[in-house]
Amino acid sequence: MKQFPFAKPLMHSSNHPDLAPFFSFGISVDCVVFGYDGVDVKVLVIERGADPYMGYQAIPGDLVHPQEDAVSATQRVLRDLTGLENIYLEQLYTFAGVDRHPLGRVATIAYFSLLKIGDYNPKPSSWATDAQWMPIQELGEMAFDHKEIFDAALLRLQHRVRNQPVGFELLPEEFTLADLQHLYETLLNTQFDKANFRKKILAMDLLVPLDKLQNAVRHRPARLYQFDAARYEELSKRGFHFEL
Amino acid sequence: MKQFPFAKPLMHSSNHPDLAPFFSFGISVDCVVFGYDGVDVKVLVIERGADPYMGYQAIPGDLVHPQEDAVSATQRVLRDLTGLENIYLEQLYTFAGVDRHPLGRVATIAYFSLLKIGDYNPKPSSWATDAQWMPIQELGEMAFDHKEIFDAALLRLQHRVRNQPVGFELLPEEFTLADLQHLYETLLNTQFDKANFRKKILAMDLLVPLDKLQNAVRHRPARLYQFDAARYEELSKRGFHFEL
DNA sequence: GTTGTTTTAGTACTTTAGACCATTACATTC
DNA sequence: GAATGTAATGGTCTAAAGTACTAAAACAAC
Repeated sequence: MKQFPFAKPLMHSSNHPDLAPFFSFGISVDCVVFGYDGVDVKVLVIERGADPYMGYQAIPGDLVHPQEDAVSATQRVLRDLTGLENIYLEQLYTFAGVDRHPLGRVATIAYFSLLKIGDYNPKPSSWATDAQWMPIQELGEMAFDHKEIFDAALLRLQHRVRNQPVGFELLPEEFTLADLQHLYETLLNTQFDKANFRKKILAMDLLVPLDKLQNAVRHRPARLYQFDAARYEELSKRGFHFEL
Repeated sequence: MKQFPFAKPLMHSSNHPDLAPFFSFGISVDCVVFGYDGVDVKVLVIERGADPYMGYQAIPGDLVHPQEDAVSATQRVLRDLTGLENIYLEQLYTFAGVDRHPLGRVATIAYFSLLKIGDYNPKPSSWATDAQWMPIQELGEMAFDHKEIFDAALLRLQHRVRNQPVGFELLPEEFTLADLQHLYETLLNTQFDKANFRKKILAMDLLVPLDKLQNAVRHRPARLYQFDAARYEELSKRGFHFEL
């Protein structure tokens, strides 16, 4: 009963022809990149220049190199695509269907990433020329199973943003409470009472009020705040749990 | 700048020698199987019979076959290991470090699974002879990065059990409220007030009280209940959210 | 009948969420 | 300098939920 090759004595695959067929997979990473421009939540998509799915929108990604781990591969893709490093990155789900890719057997590890859209460098590499920000409502059909991946990413983000202070990753360093509230409202597709939202957020003691105000607005300028990541770490250790 | 082979025109990997090195990965699945015997939360571990990590405990798993998707592979492992089908299964995380396995480059898709320990068939296949239930506190070192996988699975389970009614997957079909409470208490390492726990659970209207009582107890027998999965589906559609 | 535990039905207190209101502050525009 | 528009601030009130605790009735086993 030769059902579990992997549980049996091990040698390197290259010395073990029986195992060769098991080492024929490609692994890719795909990363759903979210941004927020003050009005819409957007996602970074590329347009495919070749078949299959020529002209379709796709989530940026690439094959993982043989000597590269998955997170590094994703960071590489993100760096080449956006010019940015050290942005929020979270593993989402691995899609490993048999026929999901015509190139061969490719399992993709999907990630999603949050970045400050203002930091985005539109042309850090030749590859990114056809990358563009799309409002998430306007996404249509996508290449491969990328729509499915996007849907999973959005669901995850909506959940994550309620339970961890990751919304700030999408805002500029300095933002007003109205900015924050509007982000949450568009992302979660709900409405919050302004006064209650203020109270709740400020009560968490995660924001440092700056001695700065909005400018170039034609009404009383709102105060600018900054997220205090160190403070959050502190509070987390003491059992604090971010909610809503 | 040939950095993104995958974004370029596609042909099958077997006709494209440049891509061959990218199709050299093995993919495995590993599944953390949880059970509950009325006292302890346990996990099903196998003892490795060969190097590396001979004698160490490991999480059951296997290489994914070239024509098999990951969920099917996991179900196959579980069937061979436990004799069971249709048990709760959730993808956990994919571990894709470069050197996590001496056999070659293997990425593992980790799952976790919940089953009614009484349904477990101890010897459905030759492979499972050295499988055993271990209380989760007694796990020591494990093979490969399996301890890390287990830790992630436990954290996920503790989270999942609070937000979705999956605890019932670990209990027999018919159980008492005290059984349920004790499961939650051991799993989450907390204590609940008995009266309040009853009220909260019953108020959800997810349990059907049976006309049956415990037997073979030397005190007043408790009523048996059954989880109503269909009812949960119903309520979920209407926006109900299980909590605690 | 005694024992041990479940079941059931409470009470009381505290906390949180949610809806709502009113006043003051202040840059811009007229 | 007044009007305008929105932010900031500090509330109130109510409903709902969580927490802690009490007490009595039910019932199998001994």
